[in-house]
Amino acid sequence: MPRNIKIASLLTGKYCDQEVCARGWVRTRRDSKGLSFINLNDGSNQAGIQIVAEAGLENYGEALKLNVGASVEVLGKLVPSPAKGQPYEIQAKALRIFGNASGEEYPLQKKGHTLEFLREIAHLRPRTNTFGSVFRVRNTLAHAVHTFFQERGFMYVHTPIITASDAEGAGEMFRVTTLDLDRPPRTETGVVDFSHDFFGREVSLTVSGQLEGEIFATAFSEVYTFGPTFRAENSNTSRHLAEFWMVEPEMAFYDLGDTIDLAEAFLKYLISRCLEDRAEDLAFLQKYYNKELTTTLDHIVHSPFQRVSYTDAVEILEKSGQSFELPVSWGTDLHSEHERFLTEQHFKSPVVVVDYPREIKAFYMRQNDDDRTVAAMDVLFPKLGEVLGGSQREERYDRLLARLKELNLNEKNYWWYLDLRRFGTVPHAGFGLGLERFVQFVTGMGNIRDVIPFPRVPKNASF
RNA sequence: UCCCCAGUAGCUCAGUCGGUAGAGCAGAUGGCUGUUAACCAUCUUGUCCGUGGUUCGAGUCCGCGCUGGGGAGCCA
Repeated sequence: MPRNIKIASLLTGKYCDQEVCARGWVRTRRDSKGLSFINLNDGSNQAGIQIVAEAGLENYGEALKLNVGASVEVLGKLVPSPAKGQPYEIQAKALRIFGNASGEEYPLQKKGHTLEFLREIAHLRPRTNTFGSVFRVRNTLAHAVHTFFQERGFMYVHTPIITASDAEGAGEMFRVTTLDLDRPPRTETGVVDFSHDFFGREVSLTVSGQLEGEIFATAFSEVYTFGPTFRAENSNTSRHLAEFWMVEPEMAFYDLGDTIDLAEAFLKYLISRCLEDRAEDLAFLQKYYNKELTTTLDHIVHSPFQRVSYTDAVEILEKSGQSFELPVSWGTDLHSEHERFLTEQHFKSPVVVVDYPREIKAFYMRQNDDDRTVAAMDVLFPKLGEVLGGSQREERYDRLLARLKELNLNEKNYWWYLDLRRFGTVPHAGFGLGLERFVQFVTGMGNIRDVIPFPRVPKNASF
Protein backbone atom coordinates (compact mmCIF):
# COMPACT_ATOMS: atom_id res chain seq x y z
CA MET A 1 0.00 0.00 0.00
CA PRO A 2 1.55 3.27 -1.06
CA ARG A 3 2.25 5.65 1.76
CA ASN A 4 3.80 9.05 2.07
CA ILE A 5 2.22 10.25 -1.11
CA LYS A 6 1.35 13.89 -0.80
CA ILE A 7 -2.18 15.02 -1.49
CA ALA A 8 -0.95 17.22 -4.34
CA SER A 9 0.38 14.06 -6.02
CA LEU A 10 -2.82 12.13 -5.41
CA LEU A 11 -4.75 14.84 -7.23
CA THR A 12 -2.72 14.41 -10.40
CA GLY A 13 -4.82 11.31 -11.07
CA LYS A 14 -1.80 9.05 -11.34
CA TYR A 15 -3.12 6.82 -8.56
CA CYS A 16 -6.74 6.70 -9.70
CA ASP A 17 -8.62 3.54 -8.68
CA GLN A 18 -5.76 2.48 -6.41
CA GLU A 19 -5.71 2.00 -2.67
CA VAL A 20 -4.01 5.06 -1.21
CA CYS A 21 -3.14 6.61 2.10
CA ALA A 22 -3.46 10.27 2.92
CA ARG A 23 -2.50 12.05 6.11
CA GLY A 24 -3.18 15.57 7.11
CA TRP A 25 -5.37 17.99 8.99
CA VAL A 26 -9.11 18.45 8.66
CA ARG A 27 -10.08 21.74 7.02
CA THR A 28 -13.83 21.24 6.95
CA ARG A 29 -16.34 18.49 7.61
CA ARG A 30 -19.87 18.32 6.25
CA ASP A 31 -22.18 15.46 6.89
CA SER A 32 -25.49 14.17 5.70
CA LYS A 33 -27.29 11.16 7.07
CA GLY A 34 -24.95 8.20 6.89
CA LEU A 35 -22.27 10.15 5.06
CA SER A 36 -19.54 12.57 6.02
CA PHE A 37 -17.30 14.65 3.78
CA ILE A 38 -13.92 15.62 5.14
CA ASN A 39 -11.58 18.00 3.40
CA LEU A 40 -8.05 16.92 4.29
CA ASN A 41 -4.99 19.11 3.77
CA ASP A 42 -1.35 18.17 4.23
CA GLY A 43 0.14 21.48 3.09
CA SER A 44 1.18 20.18 -0.32
CA ASN A 45 -1.48 22.14 -2.13
CA GLN A 46 -4.27 24.64 -1.73
CA ALA A 47 -7.35 22.52 -2.35
CA GLY A 48 -6.69 19.48 -0.20
CA ILE A 49 -8.56 16.27 -0.94
CA GLN A 50 -12.11 15.20 -0.17
CA ILE A 51 -12.50 12.15 2.01
CA VAL A 52 -15.86 10.37 1.89
CA ALA A 53 -16.61 8.50 5.10
CA GLU A 54 -19.67 6.27 5.15
CA ALA A 55 -21.61 4.89 8.07
CA GLY A 56 -20.12 1.44 7.54
CA LEU A 57 -16.74 2.65 8.83
CA GLU A 58 -15.69 0.93 12.03
CA ASN A 59 -15.17 4.24 13.84
CA TYR A 60 -17.80 6.28 11.99
CA GLY A 61 -19.04 7.67 15.29
CA GLU A 62 -15.63 9.14 15.95
CA ALA A 63 -15.41 10.45 12.40
CA LEU A 64 -18.57 12.47 13.01
CA LYS A 65 -16.85 14.16 15.93
CA LEU A 66 -13.82 15.28 13.92
CA ASN A 67 -13.36 18.99 14.14
CA VAL A 68 -11.48 21.51 12.04
CA GLY A 69 -7.79 21.07 12.84
CA ALA A 70 -7.91 17.36 13.70
CA SER A 71 -5.09 15.19 12.36
CA VAL A 72 -6.05 11.95 10.62
CA GLU A 73 -4.81 9.21 8.35
CA VAL A 74 -7.17 7.73 5.82
CA LEU A 75 -6.82 4.52 3.85
CA GLY A 76 -9.10 4.00 0.91
CA LYS A 77 -9.64 4.00 -2.81
CA LEU A 78 -8.89 7.07 -4.88
CA VAL A 79 -11.77 7.56 -7.33
CA PRO A 80 -13.09 10.26 -9.64
CA SER A 81 -15.55 12.37 -7.68
CA PRO A 82 -19.17 12.09 -8.80
CA ALA A 83 -19.92 15.59 -7.52
CA LYS A 84 -18.71 18.99 -8.65
CA GLY A 85 -15.96 20.75 -6.74
CA GLN A 86 -13.10 18.31 -6.96
CA PRO A 87 -11.72 15.91 -9.57
CA TYR A 88 -10.94 13.05 -7.18
CA GLU A 89 -11.87 11.87 -3.74
CA ILE A 90 -10.93 9.05 -1.40
CA GLN A 91 -13.55 6.52 -0.35
CA ALA A 92 -12.42 5.84 3.18
CA LYS A 93 -12.00 2.23 4.28
CA ALA A 94 -10.14 2.99 7.46
CA LEU A 95 -9.75 6.18 9.39
CA ARG A 96 -7.14 6.72 12.05
CA ILE A 97 -7.40 9.75 14.25
CA PHE A 98 -4.09 11.01 15.59
CA GLY A 99 -5.47 13.95 17.49
CA ASN A 100 -8.77 15.79 17.46
CA ALA A 101 -9.00 19.56 17.96
CA SER A 102 -11.53 20.98 20.37
CA GLY A 103 -14.19 22.80 18.44
CA GLU A 104 -14.74 25.16 21.32
CA GLU A 105 -11.08 26.06 21.67
CA TYR A 106 -9.49 25.82 18.21
CA PRO A 107 -9.23 29.42 17.02
CA LEU A 108 -9.52 28.78 13.28
CA GLN A 109 -13.04 28.72 11.93
CA LYS A 110 -14.55 27.70 8.65
CA LYS A 111 -14.65 31.33 7.62
CA GLY A 112 -12.40 34.25 6.87
CA HIS A 113 -10.17 35.70 9.54
CA THR A 114 -8.35 38.99 9.47
CA LEU A 115 -4.63 38.84 8.81
CA GLU A 116 -4.10 40.82 12.02
CA PHE A 117 -5.83 38.12 14.07
CA LEU A 118 -3.91 35.34 12.34
CA ARG A 119 -0.64 37.12 13.15
CA GLU A 120 -1.46 36.60 16.83
CA ILE A 121 -1.67 32.86 16.28
CA ALA A 122 1.42 32.44 14.16
CA HIS A 123 1.68 28.82 15.34
CA LEU A 124 -1.64 27.97 13.64
CA ARG A 125 -1.83 30.35 10.69
CA PRO A 126 0.24 28.08 8.40
CA ARG A 127 -2.85 25.85 8.36
CA THR A 128 -4.95 28.47 6.62
CA ASN A 129 -5.49 28.78 2.88
CA THR A 130 -3.78 32.15 2.66
CA PHE A 131 -0.65 31.25 4.58
CA GLY A 132 -0.47 27.86 2.91
CA SER A 133 -0.25 29.65 -0.43
CA VAL A 134 2.13 32.34 0.80
CA PHE A 135 4.60 29.90 2.29
CA ARG A 136 4.48 27.54 -0.66
CA VAL A 137 5.30 30.51 -2.91
CA ARG A 138 8.06 31.55 -0.53
CA ASN A 139 9.50 28.06 -0.66
CA THR A 140 9.33 27.97 -4.44
CA LEU A 141 11.17 31.29 -4.58
CA ALA A 142 13.86 30.10 -2.16
CA HIS A 143 14.34 26.94 -4.17
CA ALA A 144 14.46 28.92 -7.41
CA VAL A 145 17.15 31.21 -5.98
CA HIS A 146 19.42 28.23 -5.42
CA THR A 147 18.53 26.59 -8.73
CA PHE A 148 19.21 29.76 -10.69
CA PHE A 149 22.65 30.30 -9.22
CA GLN A 150 23.69 26.67 -8.97
CA GLU A 151 22.84 26.07 -12.62
CA ARG A 152 25.17 28.94 -13.51
CA GLY A 153 28.06 27.61 -11.43
CA PHE A 154 27.74 30.06 -8.55
CA MET A 155 28.97 28.89 -5.17
CA TYR A 156 26.70 29.24 -2.17
CA VAL A 157 28.74 30.83 0.60
CA HIS A 158 27.58 30.96 4.21
CA THR A 159 28.54 34.39 5.47
CA PRO A 160 28.53 34.92 9.24
CA ILE A 161 25.51 35.96 11.26
CA ILE A 162 27.62 37.42 14.04
CA THR A 163 29.96 40.00 12.65
CA ALA A 164 32.37 42.71 13.71
CA SER A 165 31.95 44.65 10.49
CA ASP A 166 29.31 47.18 9.56
CA ALA A 167 28.56 46.86 5.87
CA GLU A 168 27.74 50.46 5.11
CA GLY A 169 28.66 52.42 8.20
CA ALA A 170 24.95 53.09 8.50
CA GLY A 171 21.96 51.34 9.97
CA GLU A 172 21.38 50.38 13.57
CA MET A 173 22.75 46.96 14.47
CA PHE A 174 21.74 44.49 17.15
CA ARG A 175 24.59 44.03 19.59
CA VAL A 176 25.50 40.49 20.59
CA THR A 177 26.94 40.19 24.07
CA THR A 178 27.25 37.89 27.06
CA LEU A 179 28.25 40.68 29.41
CA ASP A 180 26.25 41.11 32.60
CA LEU A 181 23.95 43.95 31.62
CA ASP A 182 23.37 44.94 35.24
CA ARG A 183 27.07 45.27 36.00
CA PRO A 184 29.13 45.41 32.79
CA PRO A 185 32.91 45.72 33.11
CA ARG A 186 34.08 49.26 32.48
CA THR A 187 37.37 50.84 31.47
CA GLU A 188 39.06 53.50 33.54
CA THR A 189 37.17 56.15 31.62
CA GLY A 190 33.89 54.50 32.50
CA VAL A 191 32.79 53.13 29.11
CA VAL A 192 31.77 49.48 28.78
CA ASP A 193 34.87 47.33 28.28
CA PHE A 194 34.10 44.89 25.51
CA SER A 195 37.52 43.27 25.78
CA HIS A 196 35.88 41.22 28.51
CA ASP A 197 33.00 40.20 26.25
CA PHE A 198 32.66 36.73 24.70
CA PHE A 199 34.58 37.62 21.54
CA GLY A 200 36.88 40.11 23.25
CA ARG A 201 35.38 42.90 21.15
CA GLU A 202 32.11 44.48 20.12
CA VAL A 203 30.10 42.34 17.73
CA SER A 204 26.65 42.55 16.20
CA LEU A 205 24.20 40.65 14.04
CA THR A 206 24.97 41.11 10.36
CA VAL A 207 23.18 43.70 8.25
CA SER A 208 24.55 42.27 5.01
CA GLY A 209 26.77 39.46 3.81
CA GLN A 210 28.13 41.50 0.93
CA LEU A 211 31.61 42.30 2.23
CA GLU A 212 32.28 38.69 3.12
CA GLY A 213 30.74 37.73 -0.22
CA GLU A 214 33.38 39.82 -1.94
CA ILE A 215 36.06 37.78 -0.19
CA PHE A 216 34.72 34.60 -1.69
CA ALA A 217 34.11 36.18 -5.09
CA THR A 218 37.83 36.90 -5.25
CA ALA A 219 38.50 33.18 -4.88
CA PHE A 220 35.51 31.39 -6.42
CA SER A 221 34.62 34.03 -9.04
CA GLU A 222 30.84 33.78 -8.77
CA VAL A 223 29.19 33.31 -5.38
CA TYR A 224 25.98 34.15 -3.59
CA THR A 225 24.82 34.38 -0.02
CA PHE A 226 21.25 33.73 1.04
CA GLY A 227 20.55 34.13 4.71
CA PRO A 228 19.04 36.18 7.49
CA THR A 229 20.03 39.77 8.10
CA PHE A 230 19.13 42.09 10.94
CA ARG A 231 18.36 45.78 11.25
CA ALA A 232 17.63 47.41 14.59
CA GLU A 233 15.88 50.37 12.95
CA ASN A 234 12.70 51.49 14.65
CA SER A 235 10.72 51.17 11.45
CA ASN A 236 7.00 50.57 11.84
CA THR A 237 5.77 49.99 8.32
CA SER A 238 4.27 47.21 6.22
CA ARG A 239 7.58 46.89 4.36
CA HIS A 240 10.15 46.53 7.17
CA LEU A 241 11.30 43.71 9.39
CA ALA A 242 14.03 43.62 12.03
CA GLU A 243 14.97 40.13 10.75
CA PHE A 244 14.70 39.39 7.06
CA TRP A 245 16.36 37.27 4.40
CA MET A 246 18.60 38.60 1.68
CA VAL A 247 19.99 37.13 -1.51
CA GLU A 248 23.35 38.66 -2.40
CA PRO A 249 25.33 37.41 -5.38
CA GLU A 250 28.84 38.73 -5.91
CA MET A 251 30.72 38.20 -9.14
CA ALA A 252 34.36 38.73 -10.08
CA PHE A 253 35.06 40.00 -13.60
CA TYR A 254 31.57 41.53 -13.91
CA ASP A 255 30.92 45.14 -14.72
CA LEU A 256 27.67 46.95 -14.00
CA GLY A 257 26.10 45.94 -17.33
CA ASP A 258 26.86 42.27 -16.73
CA THR A 259 25.26 42.58 -13.32
CA ILE A 260 22.10 44.14 -14.69
CA ASP A 261 21.82 41.33 -17.24
CA LEU A 262 22.13 38.81 -14.42
CA ALA A 263 19.59 40.60 -12.25
CA GLU A 264 17.05 40.74 -15.06
CA ALA A 265 17.43 37.06 -15.84
CA PHE A 266 17.27 36.25 -12.13
CA LEU A 267 14.06 38.16 -11.41
CA LYS A 268 12.34 36.77 -14.51
CA TYR A 269 13.36 33.26 -13.57
CA LEU A 270 12.02 33.58 -10.03
CA ILE A 271 8.66 34.86 -11.25
CA SER A 272 8.44 32.26 -14.01
CA ARG A 273 8.99 29.45 -11.56
CA CYS A 274 6.11 30.67 -9.42
CA LEU A 275 3.80 31.12 -12.40
CA GLU A 276 4.55 27.57 -13.51
CA ASP A 277 4.83 25.71 -10.22
CA ARG A 278 2.44 27.65 -7.99
CA ALA A 279 -0.41 28.48 -10.36
CA GLU A 280 -3.07 27.22 -7.94
CA ASP A 281 -1.70 29.35 -5.12
CA LEU A 282 -1.31 32.46 -7.26
CA ALA A 283 -4.90 32.03 -8.47
CA PHE A 284 -6.08 31.91 -4.88
CA LEU A 285 -4.03 34.95 -3.88
CA GLN A 286 -5.22 36.81 -6.95
CA LYS A 287 -8.83 36.12 -6.07
CA TYR A 288 -8.56 37.37 -2.50
CA TYR A 289 -5.71 39.88 -2.41
CA ASN A 290 -4.78 41.30 -5.80
CA LYS A 291 -7.01 40.97 -8.87
CA GLU A 292 -4.18 41.87 -11.25
CA LEU A 293 -1.55 39.61 -9.70
CA THR A 294 -0.83 37.19 -12.52
CA THR A 295 -1.26 39.90 -15.16
CA THR A 296 1.42 41.96 -13.42
CA LEU A 297 3.73 38.98 -13.02
CA ASP A 298 3.29 37.95 -16.67
CA HIS A 299 4.05 41.51 -17.72
CA ILE A 300 7.35 41.50 -15.82
CA VAL A 301 8.43 38.21 -17.35
CA HIS A 302 7.74 39.38 -20.89
CA SER A 303 9.02 42.96 -20.69
CA PRO A 304 12.60 43.85 -21.48
CA PHE A 305 13.90 45.91 -18.58
CA GLN A 306 14.49 49.49 -19.76
CA ARG A 307 17.76 51.11 -18.69
CA VAL A 308 18.20 54.78 -17.92
CA SER A 309 20.85 56.82 -16.17
CA TYR A 310 19.97 58.60 -12.96
CA THR A 311 20.79 61.90 -14.68
CA ASP A 312 18.40 61.17 -17.55
CA ALA A 313 15.76 59.91 -15.12
CA VAL A 314 15.87 63.16 -13.19
CA GLU A 315 15.49 65.07 -16.45
CA ILE A 316 12.50 62.92 -17.45
CA LEU A 317 10.89 63.61 -14.09
CA GLU A 318 11.61 67.34 -14.24
CA LYS A 319 10.14 67.63 -17.74
CA SER A 320 7.19 65.36 -17.01
CA GLY A 321 4.90 68.14 -15.89
CA GLN A 322 3.81 65.93 -13.01
CA SER A 323 3.38 67.50 -9.61
CA PHE A 324 5.15 65.34 -7.07
CA GLU A 325 4.75 65.52 -3.32
CA LEU A 326 8.51 65.74 -3.00
CA PRO A 327 10.67 67.75 -5.39
CA VAL A 328 13.09 66.14 -7.83
CA SER A 329 16.56 67.54 -8.36
CA TRP A 330 19.91 66.10 -9.32
CA GLY A 331 21.70 64.88 -6.22
CA THR A 332 18.76 63.65 -4.16
CA ASP A 333 17.54 60.11 -4.01
CA LEU A 334 14.47 59.15 -6.00
CA HIS A 335 11.37 58.66 -3.85
CA SER A 336 8.77 55.99 -4.28
CA GLU A 337 6.43 58.28 -6.24
CA HIS A 338 9.24 59.14 -8.67
CA GLU A 339 10.21 55.54 -9.14
CA ARG A 340 6.60 54.62 -9.79
CA PHE A 341 6.17 57.40 -12.34
CA LEU A 342 9.20 56.17 -14.27
CA THR A 343 8.17 52.53 -14.32
CA GLU A 344 4.37 52.92 -14.57
CA GLN A 345 3.82 56.10 -16.58
CA HIS A 346 6.95 56.79 -18.59
CA PHE A 347 8.51 53.46 -19.50
CA LYS A 348 5.52 51.23 -18.71
CA SER A 349 7.90 48.37 -17.91
CA PRO A 350 10.53 47.46 -15.34
CA VAL A 351 13.27 50.08 -15.31
CA VAL A 352 16.90 49.90 -14.28
CA VAL A 353 18.29 53.24 -13.11
CA VAL A 354 22.09 53.41 -13.19
CA ASP A 355 24.92 55.78 -12.21
CA TYR A 356 23.65 57.51 -9.10
CA PRO A 357 25.33 60.50 -7.44
CA ARG A 358 28.18 59.25 -5.29
CA GLU A 359 27.04 61.30 -2.29
CA ILE A 360 23.85 59.28 -1.82
CA LYS A 361 25.45 55.86 -2.22
CA ALA A 362 27.70 53.59 -0.17
CA PHE A 363 31.48 53.86 0.10
CA TYR A 364 32.22 50.62 -1.73
CA MET A 365 30.56 51.56 -5.02
CA ARG A 366 32.86 52.14 -7.98
CA GLN A 367 33.38 55.75 -8.89
CA ASN A 368 32.66 56.65 -12.50
CA ASP A 369 34.97 58.74 -14.66
CA ASP A 370 32.75 61.80 -14.30
CA ASP A 371 33.81 61.98 -10.63
CA ARG A 372 30.30 62.65 -9.48
CA THR A 373 28.47 59.36 -9.99
CA VAL A 374 29.05 55.74 -9.02
CA ALA A 375 28.32 52.50 -10.90
CA ALA A 376 25.17 51.68 -8.94
CA MET A 377 21.88 50.32 -10.18
CA ASP A 378 18.34 49.94 -8.88
CA VAL A 379 15.70 47.78 -10.53
CA LEU A 380 12.27 49.40 -10.32
CA PHE A 381 9.02 47.48 -10.70
CA PRO A 382 5.56 48.87 -11.42
CA LYS A 383 3.49 49.37 -8.25
CA LEU A 384 6.46 48.54 -6.06
CA GLY A 385 9.37 50.79 -6.83
CA GLU A 386 12.83 49.52 -5.98
CA VAL A 387 12.95 45.75 -5.82
CA LEU A 388 16.67 45.08 -6.19
CA GLY A 389 19.80 47.17 -5.84
CA GLY A 390 23.39 46.57 -6.76
CA SER A 391 26.66 48.08 -7.91
CA GLN A 392 30.03 47.50 -9.34
CA ARG A 393 32.45 47.63 -6.44
CA GLU A 394 35.44 49.91 -6.21
CA GLU A 395 38.37 47.64 -7.01
CA ARG A 396 41.07 50.36 -7.11
CA TYR A 397 42.90 50.49 -3.80
CA ASP A 398 43.70 54.22 -3.89
CA ARG A 399 40.17 55.25 -4.83
CA LEU A 400 38.63 53.05 -2.14
CA LEU A 401 40.99 54.31 0.54
CA ALA A 402 40.34 57.93 -0.44
CA ARG A 403 36.60 57.32 -0.25
CA LEU A 404 36.86 55.78 3.23
CA LYS A 405 38.81 58.78 4.45
CA GLU A 406 36.40 61.16 2.79
CA LEU A 407 33.55 59.57 4.76
CA ASN A 408 35.53 59.49 8.02
CA LEU A 409 35.37 55.70 8.15
CA ASN A 410 38.20 54.08 10.09
CA GLU A 411 40.34 52.27 7.51
CA LYS A 412 41.64 49.93 10.21
CA ASN A 413 38.18 48.38 10.42
CA TYR A 414 38.37 47.63 6.69
CA TRP A 415 41.90 46.25 6.57
CA TRP A 416 40.90 42.92 5.08
CA TYR A 417 38.48 44.58 2.66
CA LEU A 418 41.33 46.78 1.46
CA ASP A 419 43.62 43.74 1.20
CA LEU A 420 41.31 42.34 -1.47
CA ARG A 421 42.37 45.39 -3.54
CA ARG A 422 46.06 44.97 -2.71
CA PHE A 423 46.32 41.33 -3.75
CA GLY A 424 44.96 40.31 -7.12
CA THR A 425 42.21 42.85 -7.30
CA VAL A 426 39.63 42.44 -10.07
CA PRO A 427 36.61 44.30 -11.30
CA HIS A 428 33.63 42.84 -9.52
CA ALA A 429 30.01 43.56 -8.80
CA GLY A 430 26.92 42.27 -7.05
CA PHE A 431 23.42 43.02 -5.95
CA GLY A 432 21.03 42.40 -3.07
CA LEU A 433 17.43 41.27 -3.09
CA GLY A 434 15.28 41.40 0.02
CA LEU A 435 13.43 38.11 -0.08
CA GLU A 436 10.34 39.23 1.85
CA ARG A 437 9.75 42.28 -0.32
CA PHE A 438 9.89 40.04 -3.33
CA VAL A 439 7.55 37.49 -1.77
CA GLN A 440 5.18 40.40 -1.11
CA PHE A 441 5.32 41.33 -4.77
CA VAL A 442 4.73 37.80 -6.04
CA THR A 443 1.93 37.00 -3.57
CA GLY A 444 0.24 40.40 -3.50
CA MET A 445 0.33 40.47 0.29
CA GLY A 446 0.17 44.02 1.62
CA ASN A 447 2.01 43.50 4.90
CA ILE A 448 5.52 42.08 5.06
CA ARG A 449 4.63 40.43 8.39
CA ASP A 450 2.46 38.02 6.45
CA VAL A 451 5.17 36.66 4.17
CA ILE A 452 7.68 35.50 6.81
CA PRO A 453 6.81 32.68 9.21
CA PHE A 454 7.63 34.53 12.42
CA PRO A 455 7.99 38.28 11.92
CA ARG A 456 10.29 40.30 14.14
CA VAL A 457 9.30 43.94 14.35
CA PRO A 458 9.70 46.66 17.00
CA LYS A 459 7.84 45.71 20.19
CA ASN A 460 6.99 42.24 18.92
CA ALA A 461 8.98 39.01 18.81
CA SER A 462 6.30 36.50 19.75
CA PHE A 463 6.85 32.86 18.87
C1' U B 1 10.64 58.26 15.70
C1' C B 2 6.40 61.54 13.83
C1' C B 3 1.00 62.09 12.14
C1' C B 4 -3.91 59.78 11.89
C1' C B 5 -7.35 55.74 13.23
C1' A B 6 -8.87 51.64 16.24
C1' G B 7 -9.39 48.18 20.76
C1' U B 8 -16.96 45.41 23.00
C1' A B 9 -18.54 37.31 22.99
C1' G B 10 -13.74 32.43 20.14
C1' C B 11 -13.95 35.66 15.19
C1' U B 12 -16.17 40.11 12.40
C1' C B 13 -18.72 44.07 14.19
C1' A B 14 -23.28 47.25 16.06
C1' G B 15 -24.19 49.80 20.60
C1' U B 16 -28.61 56.36 19.65
C1' C B 17 -28.68 61.75 24.32
C1' G B 18 -24.04 58.89 29.72
C1' G B 19 -28.84 54.82 32.57
C1' U B 20 -25.25 47.94 33.95
C1' A B 21 -24.63 45.00 26.20
C1' G B 22 -26.55 42.80 21.00
C1' A B 23 -26.27 40.62 15.83
C1' G B 24 -23.94 37.48 12.23
C1' C B 25 -20.40 33.74 12.05
C1' A B 26 -18.00 29.93 15.04
C1' G B 27 -19.19 26.19 18.96
C1' A B 28 -22.70 22.36 21.35
C1' U B 29 -27.13 19.23 20.62
C1' G B 30 -30.71 17.22 17.25
C1' G B 31 -32.38 16.67 12.04
C1' C B 32 -31.28 15.89 6.75
C1' U B 33 -29.23 9.89 1.31
C1' G B 34 -23.44 13.39 -2.35
C1' U B 35 -22.04 17.89 0.63
C1' U B 36 -18.58 22.27 -1.37
C1' A B 37 -17.33 28.54 3.97
C1' A B 38 -23.63 22.77 2.99
C1' C B 39 -28.56 23.44 4.88
C1' C B 40 -32.74 23.52 8.96
C1' A B 41 -34.07 23.87 14.37
C1' U B 42 -32.68 24.74 19.49
C1' C B 43 -29.04 26.36 23.05
C1' U B 44 -24.45 28.48 25.23
C1' U B 45 -20.88 32.57 25.32
C1' G B 46 -18.55 39.15 28.08
C1' U B 47 -12.13 41.55 32.93
C1' C B 48 -16.54 46.39 27.01
C1' C B 49 -7.51 46.80 26.35
C1' G B 50 -5.33 48.76 31.20
C1' U B 51 -5.23 52.74 34.57
C1' G B 52 -6.64 57.38 36.78
C1' G B 53 -10.46 61.10 36.59
C1' U B 54 -15.49 63.68 35.75
C1' U B 55 -20.51 62.00 37.23
C1' C B 56 -25.87 59.83 41.36
C1' G B 57 -24.41 56.61 37.28
C1' A B 58 -19.16 55.52 32.10
C1' G B 59 -18.68 50.55 26.75
C1' U B 60 -20.00 55.82 25.80
C1' C B 61 -16.81 61.96 28.15
C1' C B 62 -11.45 63.52 29.63
C1' G B 63 -5.96 62.35 30.86
C1' C B 64 -2.02 58.78 30.73
C1' G B 65 -0.26 54.03 29.20
C1' C B 66 -0.26 49.41 26.28
C1' U B 67 -1.33 46.89 21.79
C1' G B 68 -2.83 46.76 16.69
C1' G B 69 -3.69 49.12 11.77
C1' G B 70 -2.78 53.04 7.91
C1' G B 71 0.62 56.86 6.29
C1' A B 72 5.63 59.40 6.60
C1' G B 73 10.88 59.08 7.37
C1' C B 74 14.71 55.20 6.74
C1' C B 75 15.60 51.31 3.86
C1' A B 76 15.76 45.65 1.67
